[in-house]
Amino acid sequence: MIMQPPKNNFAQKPVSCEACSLHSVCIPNGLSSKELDEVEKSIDKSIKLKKKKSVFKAKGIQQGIYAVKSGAIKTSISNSDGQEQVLEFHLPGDLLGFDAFDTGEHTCDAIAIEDTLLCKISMDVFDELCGRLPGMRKELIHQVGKEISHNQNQLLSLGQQQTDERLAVFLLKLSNHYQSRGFSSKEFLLPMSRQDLSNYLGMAVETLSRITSRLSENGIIKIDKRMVFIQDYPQLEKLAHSSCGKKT
Amino acid sequence: MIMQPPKNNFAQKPVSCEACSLHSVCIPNGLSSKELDEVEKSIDKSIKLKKKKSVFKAKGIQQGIYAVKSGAIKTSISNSDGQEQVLEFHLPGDLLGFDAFDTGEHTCDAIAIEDTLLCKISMDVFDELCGRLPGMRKELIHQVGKEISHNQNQLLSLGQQQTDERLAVFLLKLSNHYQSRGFSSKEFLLPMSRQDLSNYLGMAVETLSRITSRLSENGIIKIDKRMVFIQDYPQLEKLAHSSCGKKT
DNA sequence: CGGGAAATTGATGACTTTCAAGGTGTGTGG
DNA sequence: CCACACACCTTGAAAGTCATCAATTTCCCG
Repeated sequence: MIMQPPKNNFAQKPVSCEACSLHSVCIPNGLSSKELDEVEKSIDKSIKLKKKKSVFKAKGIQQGIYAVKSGAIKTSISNSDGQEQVLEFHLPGDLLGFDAFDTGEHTCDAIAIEDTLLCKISMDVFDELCGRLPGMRKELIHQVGKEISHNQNQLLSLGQQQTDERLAVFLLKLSNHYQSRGFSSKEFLLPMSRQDLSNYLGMAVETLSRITSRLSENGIIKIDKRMVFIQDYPQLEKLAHSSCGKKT
Repeated sequence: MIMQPPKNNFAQKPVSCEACSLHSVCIPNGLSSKELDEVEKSIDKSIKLKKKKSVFKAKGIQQGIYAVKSGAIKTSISNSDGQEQVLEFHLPGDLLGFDAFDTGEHTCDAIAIEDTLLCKISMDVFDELCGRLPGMRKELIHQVGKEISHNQNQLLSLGQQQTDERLAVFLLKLSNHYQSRGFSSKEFLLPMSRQDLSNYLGMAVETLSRITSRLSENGIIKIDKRMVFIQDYPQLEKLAHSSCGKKT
């Protein structure tokens, strides 16, 4: 019996932060019970978004910080030529909204790629709490650091790795993510389309398709629609750290 | 008479934050005089680094946040295969050290690429001030946001643009940077080697060399060693927003 | 001033994109 | 509930971009 993330709890009712299964990876982590009580009062837990609906758009005024409860959000940035880059897929337990910290306006778009439940804490409250609660400040710093170091790794991947290495790294990252949340690390569902994934990985859709086919032929993974089975984990790791990378 | 950044003020004596020419782009920005007095007491202004010396290394415990006063710092990340990606060039007025926010350990290396003067504020003091001074918190958020949105733009560049577009974007960014600090936007010195720049831009050194040569032939820029003259600004902008970008 | 690093240039080939076509799944409206 | 339209995905062939290898040239540090 393989644990899989819930496919659709879109109709579920909000629970307290303390009871929330994502407690340990979300803002409440590191807050005392008493602190958490305060924070909780200021969280809007009832944001429901249908697939393809927008959470926020670039240039939009920042309303607050969002946490993904279920579903998935895609963030992406575009330039004036319409070139678009998918920045991140935010899965349950991930936060988003930090991109507006520079100017108060968002720099990227955030769109639900599945029916999604979000929690939201307003910036005003957030800031006030950061001033008053050391644990909140610590958590802010931690979360922002996660985003920064993730982006750094993504830069390394896009700047220095081959396409197949990039996919391998991505699959391993997703595998770890699911494992750390109590789901199977060998079998999981891709929450995004090939379009979105290929863009995220900085390659053409066709290239992504060819790579998945090749990995299947080699028995490293099996892939059926959006379902991924990692069959040869060591080999996938080897690919991710391929020695075929460009030399400096 | 073209304004140029000072080549070497390595021997200069520390000045007060209020008198510092980088005041408005650094942490003191947004702090009241009174707040600034407090912050200033906790800043170490006498860090001198010779070229090639390290500010911090990946896995190293975070000591604090650094501000570049003069010179330049290169941050880079490496994976287990020795693949390396230059993340950013930190010029006077830029802050660094946020990469350790996730775990308290740095995720990247920071190395001086010129003789460099740094200011440093310890994390403890920084955190304490963030709790007490709203302006400090605001500045933290602002600076971290700058880093995040910069990384996002870099991802867009590496993921979606051609090599020549990436160089054009970089030159324009550098041009803006110098202009905003009162220096010439048309003539400036590259603070980094071709190696470092090509790595930053995710291309081979030879590719970078070919592109600069081509831009020179086309009269868009003139380049002599590390000195860059932008001769046809509009054309460079056109290149940066080239319509030759990949389609989604 | 000399030796080695840094930068440029040329030739070749690999990797990836683009264009094109066909297959498969999905959602909606009748 | 089915059918059709459409979006998504895969595969093939050709072209292009960029990396690699190699050879110079230039520059910089000791």
